[in-house]
Amino acid sequence: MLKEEHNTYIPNEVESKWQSIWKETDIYKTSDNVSSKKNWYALSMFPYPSGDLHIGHWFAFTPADAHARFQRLEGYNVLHPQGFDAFGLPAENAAIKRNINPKKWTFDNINNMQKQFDIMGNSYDWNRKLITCTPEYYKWNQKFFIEMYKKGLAYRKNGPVWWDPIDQTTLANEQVVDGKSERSGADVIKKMMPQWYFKITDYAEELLDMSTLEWPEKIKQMQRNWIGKSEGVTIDFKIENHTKNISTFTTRIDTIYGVTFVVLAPEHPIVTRLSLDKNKDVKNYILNSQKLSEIDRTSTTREKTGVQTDINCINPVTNEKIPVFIGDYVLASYGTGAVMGVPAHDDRDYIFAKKYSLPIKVVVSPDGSSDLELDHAFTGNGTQVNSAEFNGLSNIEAKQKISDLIQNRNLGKKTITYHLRDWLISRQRYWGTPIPMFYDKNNNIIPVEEHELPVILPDAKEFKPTGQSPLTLDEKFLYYNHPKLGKLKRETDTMDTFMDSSWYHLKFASPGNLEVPFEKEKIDKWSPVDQYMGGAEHAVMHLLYARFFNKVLRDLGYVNFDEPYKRLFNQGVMLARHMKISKRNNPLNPQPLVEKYGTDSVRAYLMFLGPWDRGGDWSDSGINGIYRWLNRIWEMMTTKYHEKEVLDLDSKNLSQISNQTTKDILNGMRNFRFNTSIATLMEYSNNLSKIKKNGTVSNSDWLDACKRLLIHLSPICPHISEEIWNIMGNKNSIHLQSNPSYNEELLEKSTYILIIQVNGKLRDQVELEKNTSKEEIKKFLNNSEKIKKHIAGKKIVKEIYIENKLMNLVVK
RNA sequence: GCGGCUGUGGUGAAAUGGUAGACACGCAUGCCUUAGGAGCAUGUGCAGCAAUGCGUGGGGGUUCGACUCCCUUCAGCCGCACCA
Repeated sequence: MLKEEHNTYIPNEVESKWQSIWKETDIYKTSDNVSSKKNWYALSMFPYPSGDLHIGHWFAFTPADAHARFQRLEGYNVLHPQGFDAFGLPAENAAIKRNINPKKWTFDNINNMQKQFDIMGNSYDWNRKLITCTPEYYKWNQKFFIEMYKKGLAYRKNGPVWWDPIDQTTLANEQVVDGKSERSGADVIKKMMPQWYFKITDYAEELLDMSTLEWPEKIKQMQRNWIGKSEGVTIDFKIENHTKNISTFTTRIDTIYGVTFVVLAPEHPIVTRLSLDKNKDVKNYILNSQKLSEIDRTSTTREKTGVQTDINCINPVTNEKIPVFIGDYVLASYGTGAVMGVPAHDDRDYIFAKKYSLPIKVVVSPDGSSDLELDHAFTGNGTQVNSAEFNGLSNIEAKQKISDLIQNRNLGKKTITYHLRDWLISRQRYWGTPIPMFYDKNNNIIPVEEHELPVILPDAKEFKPTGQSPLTLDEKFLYYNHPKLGKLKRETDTMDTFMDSSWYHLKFASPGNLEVPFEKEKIDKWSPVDQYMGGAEHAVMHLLYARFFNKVLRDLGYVNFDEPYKRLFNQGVMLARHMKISKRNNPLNPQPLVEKYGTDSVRAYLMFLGPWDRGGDWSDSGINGIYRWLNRIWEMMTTKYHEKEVLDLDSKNLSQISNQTTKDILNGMRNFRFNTSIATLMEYSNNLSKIKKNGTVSNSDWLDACKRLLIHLSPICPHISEEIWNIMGNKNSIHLQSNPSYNEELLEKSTYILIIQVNGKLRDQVELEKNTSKEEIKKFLNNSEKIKKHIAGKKIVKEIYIENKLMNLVVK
C-alpha cells in the first residue's frame, strides 16, 4: 500500500524489473483466437540487422508499439510481431572487410538487436520471431519461385540491366534513383546479361486499383506514377524500298498529319538489322551515345542531338515521304523505342526540328487558323487543321476518329504502355536465397524438384564481388548429378532481398510449421494486415512488390485476399543535423538517454516531438521536460492522497475533465496523434496535482482519476504505468486492462465562456450559465466598459449570436 | 518542367470557419539551498510605462468573423521527369 514517505522514481530499476516479469509471464504471447475479441494485426516494417538500433529505429518502432498497445486496450486481440530482414549485402561487405562469416555477423547482430528491442519495452510476441536467412524461411522463397516459373511468372531473359559497379551486382529498376544505386550510391551502368525476372507487368493494371487501401494518398500517387499507365496508339511507318515497318507509339494520334520525321533510339534493333550503322556518321553517333552515362542521356536540360539515316519512311495517312533519324533522346526501353516527330505539337520534337531544319507543320490550331507561325510547340487542345477530312474537328474528337481509322485500316492499334518494368530478381552475390534452378549442357532450364528443397546456401570462404556470384567458386554446390539428366549446373545467382519481405507478414501469422509456408486458416484470421507502419522510402519497392506478390500467391491458390496491407501509416523521417539517420551517416545512439532518463521518457519524448508523420531534426533538448513530468506523476501517485473537504463543484469538474480527457485521448491515439494525446495527459495530470493539493474530491474519485491517467499513459510509457498500477495494489497487469469509457453527457459543463466580438475581434468574454437568454447577454453588453469603448459613437448594424458560444456585434 | 506536402513565438508545436500560440522546451524573476543542481511559484507572441496597436511566408478574395475555404505569388522539403 501507499507509503507516507517519498520514494524516488528510478526508471532503470522499474524498467528492467517489468521487462523481466513480462518475459517470464510471456504476456505478449498471442493466440490466433480469443473468444469475444476481434483480431488486430499491427505490423512494423521489420529491420535489417545492421548491428544497433539507433534513434531512427526508436522513432519508427516505439510509436508503432504504442498504437498496438492502444488497440489492446481497445479490446482487440493484437498480433504485434517482430523479426529480421537478414539477407543482404552489409553482411557480405562486413565479411570482406573484417574477415568474418556473414552468418555469424548477422546472427550476432540479431542477438544484439533483440536485446535492444527488449530495452525499448515493445510488446512483441517473440514466439513468432522470424529470420529470413534461415533455410526454414528461404525454402519457401524457392518453392514460390519454382511455382512462379511453372506459371510463366518467373523467366530468364538476356537484356539490358542496371549494374552497380560498387556492389558488383544487378539492380531492379526501382533500386535505381537518379541514375544511382539506391543502396551503394554508385552511378549505375547498363549491361547486357541473362537475368531472372518476375512478371510484375502482368499485374500492372490490377496494381493500379488501390480503391480498397486506406493508405496515404502520397504513396498511392507514387505507385500510380511508377506504374505510369499511358493510353495511345501504336502506328506503323513503312520504310521506303523495304518490307519492314517502324512501329511508333503516340498519345497524340490527332497530330499524325503533322509528322515530319521519325526518330529511333540508338539501340533500336532495326538499326543493325538494316545495317544503318554502315553509314559512318550514324556509327559514330551510336558509339558516342554509348559513352554517355544514363544520367546524362536522360537529362532534360541536355541538348537534343541526332543523326540522319539513309532511309526514309512513309506517313501512313498522308503517304508523305519523311526522313528517319537516330536520336538518343528516344529511349529504347519505353514504348516501341521509336517516335513520330511532330515538331508543331511536342516540345522535344520542336527543338529537334529547329536544330536540323526540318519542316514544322501545324495540325492543331488554338484559334482555328491554319497558317500559324510558332515560336514554340503548341501542346494544348484546339481545332484540327491541315488534317484532310478531320479539319474543323476538335483535336479531342479527332483523336478518337483517327484512332478508329488507323485501327480499321490495320495501320496500327490502340495500345496501353506502362513505365513499370518486370522485377529483376537475380543478384550476383552470396548472402541471399539461392535461385533453385539447374542448367543442362544445352543451357536448358530445369527447376529443382520440390522434395529437394531447400537448396541450402553453402558456407563460403571467398565473398569478393567479381561480377559473378561467389557461389560459382563452390564446385560441390555448382554441379549436381541428376538421376536421369546427368550432370547439371546450378544457378549461382541469389534472389533480391525484397523477395523475403514480400510475404513475411504471412509467416508471422503462421509461424513454426516446416511442412508448409503457412497455414491458410491461421493467416485468414490475421490477414490482411490491419495496420502496417513504416517509412515512405519503400513506396515503389517493398510496398509495390508485396502487393504484387500477394496477388501472385492468390493466383497460386495460397491466399484468398487481394491486398496484403489494409491500412498504412508512414512515419516521417528523423534527421540528425539535417541528414537522414542511418548506420552510414550518424547512428545516434539512444543508450545514454535511456540510462539517464529511462525508456519511458525516451518513448514519450519521441511521440511528443510532433505529429508522427512529420519527423524532424533530432534534438534531445526537451526530453528533460518529459522526465520531470513522469517524476511529478510518480510523486503524485505514490504518496498518499488526503481527502480534506469534498466540494461538489470540484467533484463535478473532475468528472467533466476526466470524461473530456478520455474522449480526446481515444481520438488522438486512434489517429496516431501521439503528441496531442500526451499534451492532453499533461493537462490532466496538472489538474490532478491541483486537486491533490486541495484534497477536495473523495478518495475513490481520486483513485479513479489516477487509474484513468495510468491506463491512458500505459501504451506510451508501459513501465512506469505498470509500476504505479502495481504499487496502487492492482493485481493484474495494466496492459491487460481496457480503455476507460466516457459519457457524452458528462462532457457538458454547466457554464461556458461567451466570446464577445466587435466586428469579428475579441473584445470581452464572460463566463455564463448555459442557455443564458439573449436578453441577459445584452444586459451584460450594455454594462461592459470594454464593449462600450468599441461601439461608442457607432451604430450596431448586425448582431451575430451563436447560442452558448459567441456574440459578434457588427458596427459602423 | 510536372505532382504532392509544409510555411504559426527564441525552439518543438496546438487550434470541427468563432478567444491564435494549448502542451512543452528555453528564458526571466522569486522561494528553497553553504554553493551548484534539482524542485516549487510567477511571468513570457511582438511593440509600448500604459491605453492600445500589430501578428499564422507575401498579395488579393469569400464571410459578421479566415491559420482554417478560394485565387495568386514566394520559399523549403519530398516524389517523378526527354514516358513520346
